[in-house]
Amino acid sequence: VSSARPPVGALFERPTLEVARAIIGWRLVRDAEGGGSEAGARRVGRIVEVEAYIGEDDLASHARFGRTTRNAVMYGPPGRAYVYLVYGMHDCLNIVTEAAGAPAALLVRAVEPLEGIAVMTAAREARAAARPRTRATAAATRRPAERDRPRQPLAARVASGPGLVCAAFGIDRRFTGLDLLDARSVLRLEPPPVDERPPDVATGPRIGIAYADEPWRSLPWRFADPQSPAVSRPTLRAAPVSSAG
DNA sequence: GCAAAGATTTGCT
DNA sequence: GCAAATCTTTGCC
Repeated sequence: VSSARPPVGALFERPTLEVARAIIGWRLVRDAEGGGSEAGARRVGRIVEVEAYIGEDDLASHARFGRTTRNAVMYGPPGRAYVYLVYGMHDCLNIVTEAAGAPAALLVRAVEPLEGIAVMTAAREARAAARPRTRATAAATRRPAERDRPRQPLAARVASGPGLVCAAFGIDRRFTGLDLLDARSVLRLEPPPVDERPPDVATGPRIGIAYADEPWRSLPWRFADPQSPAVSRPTLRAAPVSSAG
C-alpha cells in the first residue's frame, strides 16, 4: 500500500521555522456545535499566515521570562493549542511546536474561510457585540446614517488577524492544551488535499513586537501566502524557497 | 500587594 | 494615522 500522505504528526517533528513554512495551506477545522449561537455548520479555513516564537532567548516570545503559569503548554509536546488573551480583549491561537521541554509555538495570524463562512461571521459579530463600546463607537452610534450601515467585513477577511481568527472560530483560552492533531478534537489541523498546489510563502518581520530588542524585532519569522486575500497585512519579501512564477 | 504593559481591533480625523 | 477599550500576567517592593 503506497500512502501518498505522511502521518499528520510528522510535520511537527521538524524545526519550528520549517513547520511554519510547511503549515501554510493546512486546514483549521472546527466541528459544528450542538446548539447556541455557533450552531449550524462546521467551520473550515485555510491557514495563510503564521508567526514563529522560538525559545526563551526570543525576546518577543511569552517564554522570555521562563516557564510560567500562562505559557506552560509551550513547554509541552507539539501540536497542542496555546490560547492567550491580549490587550484584555482578544484571544490568540498558537500551535505548539518542538519537542517537550523546548518552548516554541506558531501564532495563527490569518485564516482564509472555506466552509461555514456564515457561522464565522455570526460568531465574530456576537463577540463584537459582547464587547463594551469604545468612545468612538458610541459617537458613531449617535449618527443615524452610520448606525444604519453596520460594518460588514468581506467574507474573505472574516479571520484576517490573530484576534479575528479566534472570534470567527469561537476559540478562547479554554482551548489551551487541546490536541490539534487528534482527529477527534473539536478543533484540529488537517493537511491540504494532495492534489492542491503548494502555495508560495513570503516572509517578513513579526507584527506588534516593537518592545523586543534586535535581532528579534527584525527576524523574518512571519510566514504568509502572498496570494491570499485573507493575509492580515502585506508581506515584505518572497521567501527563497518558493517556486518561480 | 501594586503598577505596568501587552504577539489587537476599531472608528474617527 | 491616532487613541481608546480592557484585564490578565508579570515584575518588583
